[in-house]
Amino acid sequence: MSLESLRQNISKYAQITDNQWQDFIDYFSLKRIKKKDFLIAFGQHCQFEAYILKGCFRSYFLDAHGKDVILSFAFEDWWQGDMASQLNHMPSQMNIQALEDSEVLIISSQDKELLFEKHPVFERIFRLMIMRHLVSYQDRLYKIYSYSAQERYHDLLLKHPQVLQRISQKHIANYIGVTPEFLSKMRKSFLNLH
Amino acid sequence: MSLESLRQNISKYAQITDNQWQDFIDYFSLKRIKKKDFLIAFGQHCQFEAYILKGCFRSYFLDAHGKDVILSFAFEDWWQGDMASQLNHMPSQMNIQALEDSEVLIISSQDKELLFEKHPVFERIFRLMIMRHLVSYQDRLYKIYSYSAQERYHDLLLKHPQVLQRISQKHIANYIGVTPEFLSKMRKSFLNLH
DNA sequence: CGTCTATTTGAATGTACTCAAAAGCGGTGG
DNA sequence: CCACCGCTTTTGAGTACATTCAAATAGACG
Repeated sequence: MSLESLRQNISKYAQITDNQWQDFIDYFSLKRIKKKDFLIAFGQHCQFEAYILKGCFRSYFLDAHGKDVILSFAFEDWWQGDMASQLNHMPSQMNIQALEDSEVLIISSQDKELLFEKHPVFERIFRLMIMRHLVSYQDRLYKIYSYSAQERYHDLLLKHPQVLQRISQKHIANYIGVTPEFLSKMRKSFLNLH
Repeated sequence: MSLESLRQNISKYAQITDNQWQDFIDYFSLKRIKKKDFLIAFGQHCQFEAYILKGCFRSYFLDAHGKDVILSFAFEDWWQGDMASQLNHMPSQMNIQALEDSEVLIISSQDKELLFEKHPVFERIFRLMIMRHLVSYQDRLYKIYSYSAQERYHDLLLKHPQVLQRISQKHIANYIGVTPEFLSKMRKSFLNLH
């Protein structure tokens, strides 16, 4: 991924001029994150949006018993950030961890506000991006309610084949909402049938 | 609820002038919806955002077996709309049904665009509103994964006591992701313990 | 008052979990 | 380069939470 892919990414939502693009990328800085390190960690007060150039991440909460609850995976050309933290100006309740050595472009929430003031078109772009994220959460919720564990697993593999290549079964199991043991058994019984 | 409550609702996100407010409400129209009728129905091509003055709604999908999957309830001073439909300019996959005789203020997606062009501050307001919705979906997802059915039920009653007064158990059961039969049994065993 | 829907109750069932142990795999250091 | 350690994945047995189906009861509405 490159700056050019970022430009294409945001241009899906609104046309921007070269001048606006220049102002846009001037606010971004590159950050490298090693595998297992955190882009955002629980309790931190770092508010920003990140565009993934290389690598992948998982964002998750910790539940009352200290277990992970994975909200999402993110790969190249996706965005990650802690909306709740940005909205409420609170320390993050969320962890975002690199699952591979990764590179991201970061814009702070403050700079984002400056950018929106200068070029309102970017407020539009981010509004539409957030809408897309919201729709994908609705879809996720719908599937948790109406799909069986088997169906959720196959849906994930169908829509995001790279997940199988790059994410451990433990994390996939967590994402679809089953134990690693049960995912293993599902995979076995699926193989026996095919 | 009144126009004044709508003004307060949006003023939480950004300051607006009297002039901007006037332009804003000029785009809205009042719509009355009888109990069990639909604000949005599957397959319709009506794209808008609705602010609830009076009454309540449930938004839901139909799954492969024709069963409801309730995504949200909405009461006075809340917003409802079909983001997926607005974003993709597609017929709605979602149903939004009035659970009481209701009144809403509606702005069409087209008028919303005109409004944003005239006063970019409203693009900001809607961006922040959508962020709040997104955060609430993240919260919902987190709880589906980490709370037991009992905990989800009590969390709902604690956060939204009016739900118990105004929504049938059948719909509450659907929302928290259990069968009506099981919710009935949970309630009984809870009473026996207290 | 009668009809239709919502809620309750019970019995049998199923899906997914817990716990425990073995097997596999990957990274690190000697 | 290989041996070891820690983590992931597999496997099995027993269990729990929630479901399905069926039937009875209660409640809402015309």
